[in-house]
Amino acid sequence: MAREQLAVRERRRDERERQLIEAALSCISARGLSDTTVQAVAAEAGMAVGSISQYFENKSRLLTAVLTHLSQEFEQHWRAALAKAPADPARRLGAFVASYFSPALCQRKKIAVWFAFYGEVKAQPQYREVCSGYDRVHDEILEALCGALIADGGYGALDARTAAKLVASVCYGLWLELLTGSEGLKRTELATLARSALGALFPSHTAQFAAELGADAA
Amino acid sequence: MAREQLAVRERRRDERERQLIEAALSCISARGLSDTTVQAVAAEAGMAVGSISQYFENKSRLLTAVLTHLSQEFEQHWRAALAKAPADPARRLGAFVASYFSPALCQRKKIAVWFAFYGEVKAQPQYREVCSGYDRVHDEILEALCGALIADGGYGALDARTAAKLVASVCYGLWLELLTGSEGLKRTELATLARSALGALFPSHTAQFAAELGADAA
Amino acid sequence: MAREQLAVRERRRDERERQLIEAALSCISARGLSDTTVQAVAAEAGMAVGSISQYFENKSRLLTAVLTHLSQEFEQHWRAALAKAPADPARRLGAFVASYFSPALCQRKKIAVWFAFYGEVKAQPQYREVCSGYDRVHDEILEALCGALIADGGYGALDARTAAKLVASVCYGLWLELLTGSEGLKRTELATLARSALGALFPSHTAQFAAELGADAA
Amino acid sequence: MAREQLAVRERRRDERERQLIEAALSCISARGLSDTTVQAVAAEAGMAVGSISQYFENKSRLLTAVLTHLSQEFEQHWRAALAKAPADPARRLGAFVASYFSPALCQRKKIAVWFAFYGEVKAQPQYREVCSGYDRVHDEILEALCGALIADGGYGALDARTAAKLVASVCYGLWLELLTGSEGLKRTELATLARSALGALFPSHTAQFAAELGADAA
DNA sequence: AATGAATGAGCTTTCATTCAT
DNA sequence: TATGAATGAAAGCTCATTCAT
Repeated sequence: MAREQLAVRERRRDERERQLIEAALSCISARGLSDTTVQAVAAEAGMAVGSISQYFENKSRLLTAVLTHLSQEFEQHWRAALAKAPADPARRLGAFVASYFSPALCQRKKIAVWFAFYGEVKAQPQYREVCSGYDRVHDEILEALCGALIADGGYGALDARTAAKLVASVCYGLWLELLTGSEGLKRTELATLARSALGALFPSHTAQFAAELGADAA
Repeated sequence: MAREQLAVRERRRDERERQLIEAALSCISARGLSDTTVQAVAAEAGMAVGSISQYFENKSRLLTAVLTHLSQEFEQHWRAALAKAPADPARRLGAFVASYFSPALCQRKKIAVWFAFYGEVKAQPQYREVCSGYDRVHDEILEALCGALIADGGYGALDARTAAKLVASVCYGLWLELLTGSEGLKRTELATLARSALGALFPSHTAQFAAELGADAA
Repeated sequence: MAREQLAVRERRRDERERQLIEAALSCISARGLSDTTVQAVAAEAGMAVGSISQYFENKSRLLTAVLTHLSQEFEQHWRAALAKAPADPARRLGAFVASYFSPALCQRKKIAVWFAFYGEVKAQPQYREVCSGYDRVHDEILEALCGALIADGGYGALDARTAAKLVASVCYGLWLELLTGSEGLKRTELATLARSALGALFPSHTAQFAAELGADAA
Repeated sequence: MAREQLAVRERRRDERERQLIEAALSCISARGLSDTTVQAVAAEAGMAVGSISQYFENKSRLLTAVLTHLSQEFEQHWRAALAKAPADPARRLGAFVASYFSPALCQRKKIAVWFAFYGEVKAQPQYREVCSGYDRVHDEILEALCGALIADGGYGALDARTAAKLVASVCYGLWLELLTGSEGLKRTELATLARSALGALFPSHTAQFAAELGADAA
């Protein structure tokens, strides 16, 4: 019974932590990092200000938790995408890139928060620390996928590392387009652009990318 | 004589405005937008806090001026690059892209400030307003350059708008790499990556890109 | 049987109240009154914060209880000392004064708490109320003892009230020495100093004071 | 002229610092250290809260400045008393002790503040640091005075250090009396008690003490 | 009876703005 | 013009109290 109660408490705790993180995410997206106050986050979460210190010790740790949350969510998405993808390396790369533009991740709200943190990465080393772990795995997987394609097709000049950097750069650049672009490109249009980029890098695999990144997919 | 004096005054005024903008740039880069205070900027500039309201009315306008300064500087760079470039459209595109990675612009300090503003773009519409004008011209020129190449070479599937978006995205993505990347890529390595991207999009013009974006160039 | 149970409950209640008072005493001594929080006291006592309101209604009453506890303990000590002392008035005065410097009372930790309350006495009338009852008895007894000595020996000029005030003052002053003194005087050295003070006031009874306040005593 | 202006500013600064210290003194005395808020101090001083950080960096340093102020004031008083006192060592000791009970120092308000700090001395080492320097000089002077008297008169048993400790203790004890005593002893009565204490310690010099500590003196 | 999560008033501190010099 | 002392609103954080379990 005591054990039962502890489990209930832990669940409740997790639930409230998640609520605060969601609320912080909304605030950062709506007002920017500079104008995100604990008062505003608490109000958004429907909780008292004191709860933030209770769950995250202080505001700084809450923000770091938000970034961690984003990073984890992203990793879960591309891992799930790879798990579902067929063995064909081009399809796998397409699926990996498609996860950038999945409905759950590729929202103006979330992208705004990503870039809010990027904007402070140089000044706040703790943000970089959070990202670096997730980035390492992400980069390794992406490079392996590119390597497989290069081995597969006949892309003499291109090395895996270069290709991986370019794929990642184009994806982040397209995310930024969602924020700053005046044309109001939609998520699916970004995915199509990403498909074109992959097609340019790996022309012989164009068809497979379309399967994962087509207008009909995602 | 009175006119002479007025000119001296104006020059002095411009000089001090520039000092404040430079100081703000340093502060934003070092501490992030949230921790950039008017006292810190004034100290960095070696001026009094009151000067900020004197020259920019308030803090918000100073920050907007910083973003305007960055945007103008960027535009001046790619305009100058195009002015110096030969008529060949591939060389011109190479020169345009190379200006992203010129020593004056592609510094971690400046890139950090760009992304600090990008992080607030969604929340602060005035930042977007500043950028949008500069972006329009930038995008038009880039699209025209890509269009010229497409007309020139035989890139059947690729349309100019898509190509332009991809080129811009990859450039911004590579800038971000400078901020978040753990590998510490140098400016010249980024330029080489950008050249590979151009080469992938416009394979028949690879040689011309090398002339502008080669390890020896820039 | 029901009565038996009630007694058990009461004992348990007293035990827990005492634990909280001890914990508060430790906290006040270690952090000062201003930094003594209910959470810190509860943690020190190994109990829940709620227990404090359960046993003492609120924090203020707990602190008052701490002061009452100190006052009672002090009174018990000098009463016990007098009970054990011989009939000779000088020996009795010596025993009374010696109780100030008994091992149980004359600890830096406890003295710190006494003075923490003295420091708030002017601002918090309830502290004064607690002390005043105990002080009255204490002062009366001390004055009676001094009066007996004066009647006994030939101290023409000295009146009992003056002598009593001086004895008490020197004792409190020596307690303070324990807190602020840089020389780190020990309890027994303070007792010796107190003996000298008594000797100066009542020179003909010096020998009797030594019996109660000697280096070998206490 | 610039030098003139700087001097004016410095004077103004000193004046405002003093005002804040006075205000803090009043607050501590009226509400105790725990209830002394920066808001209250600023209001008492008729200034804005921000001024406290401007002049003292933070609340803690303001409080330390208050203690330093008290210590300095005390030292100035006894130094002035000695400067005015005749060469006779007994008169000098009398004058020294009398300064404890001078109208400027021996006010319930100030004594309350002294003991407020004594109550935190164990918990806040910085308070002890402030006192220790002033105490050392104070103790040395007092011991020298007592030594001179002992050398002068025939007080075989008494050593200077013991006498000095007892004199200081009785003075602090009498100060405390002003705070906790229910009889409402006046400053002059305390001085008379102190005279009796000196008389008991140094009976042959009784007359000289009366000259400095008499009901008519001070 | 005992717990400790939740609360929010109130604290200290920061900092954009003002304005007398 | 240029200064920076002064301001006080608003921020983050603490912690006495409450109350559902």
